[in-house]
Amino acid sequence: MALAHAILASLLDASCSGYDLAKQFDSAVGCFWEASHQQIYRELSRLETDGHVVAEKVEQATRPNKKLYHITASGRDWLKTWIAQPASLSPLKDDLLVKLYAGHLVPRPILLAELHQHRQQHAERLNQFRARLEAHLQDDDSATQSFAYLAISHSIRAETAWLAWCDDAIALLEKSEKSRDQSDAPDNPSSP
Amino acid sequence: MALAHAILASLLDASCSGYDLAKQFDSAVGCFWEASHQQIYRELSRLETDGHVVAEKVEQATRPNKKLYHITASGRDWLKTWIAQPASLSPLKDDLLVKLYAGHLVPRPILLAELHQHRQQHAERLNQFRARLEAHLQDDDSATQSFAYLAISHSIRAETAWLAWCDDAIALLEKSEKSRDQSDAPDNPSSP
DNA sequence: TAACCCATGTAACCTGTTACATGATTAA
DNA sequence: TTAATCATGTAACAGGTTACATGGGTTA
Repeated sequence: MALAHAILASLLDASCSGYDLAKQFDSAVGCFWEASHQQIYRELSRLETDGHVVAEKVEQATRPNKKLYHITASGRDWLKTWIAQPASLSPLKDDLLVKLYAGHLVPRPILLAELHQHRQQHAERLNQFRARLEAHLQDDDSATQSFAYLAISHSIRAETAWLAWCDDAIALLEKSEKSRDQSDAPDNPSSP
Repeated sequence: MALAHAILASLLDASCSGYDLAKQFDSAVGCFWEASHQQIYRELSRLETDGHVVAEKVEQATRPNKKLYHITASGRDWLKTWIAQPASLSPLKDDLLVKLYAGHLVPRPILLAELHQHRQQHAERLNQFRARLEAHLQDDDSATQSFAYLAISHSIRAETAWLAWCDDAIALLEKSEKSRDQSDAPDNPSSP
């Protein structure tokens, strides 16, 4: 049920509307959790019925009205309890690696294009994460600062590692493609 | 629908029973995809009705009978089509980082215990992954070798990065705990 | 005037988890 | 004799995705 907890963690920093939360979990939590707006609205109404958040209606003149959600004492307690419970590792799931693993089935240029595209996406994510870290270090609350720093720094390291790996993978596939072009008996068009 | 594709990718190497697949997606695919046995049995029966795999009944004297699943030509084609379609990054989801981010809510020893425990789990996973890489490099099929190498090597890098990060995080939290013990006005028991 | 941003939701569907169910063989 | 391993499944539920729906204000 970590979506609920990620929402609560996000509301610790500042009260938000569902819309705010949906936009990449504004602020830092977006570095380690994602969810669609549908999921967030559903979860917020559950959290409200459970008393972990309260909604404040905000009427706006020029914009649609919105609901500002605030975390309650009960929400804090529930979050604390969850944090204190030991958990196992987050499940491994990565499409790109599955594709690459079976990559010998398809022509090399397709894989290379996919790797380039992923490299690009990781680079963008890395920039976002760096900006989020900056923003959080501006925060004058030294109690939360180093915790945020630790969490976001992992995300940054992970993206950096992705970029480096993409570069290596691209280099390897391009190299083997060239050497194949120069050879004279390529009877398997997708072998490295 | 990547579970189906991960199963097919796994069946490229060797035909398996549902039970075999469930045990960490025997062989390499387990480095980047996980699923419970219930999910796998459900998915295998769908793949069978779609004609992407065929089941061969194997009667065993001393063990329960089993079904060996083989990938079909249609399954291969379907896998190829999927690989060739551009995809976006796998979604970010990590409980531990959410916990750490809101870590100022709980006493430091709880976080430290959780970090130590995660470090241990990552170390175990790293060992498994290294063994899987070894096993795949023994494989004499040079066509699949470097693709497997690339995919698994990312998993190994990621686990290595986790270990290094855990060490840093533990060091930082332990250091700040010590300095707090020596100070004389710790009115916030969970601030670093 | 078309596209995008703000802002909230519903409904159907697919994916993943938890609990339940069975039953023989083998190693401690 | 207890627990683990092999081997397959069903059912109920929670989590996540896709599509649909609305409507005013702002920017190009």
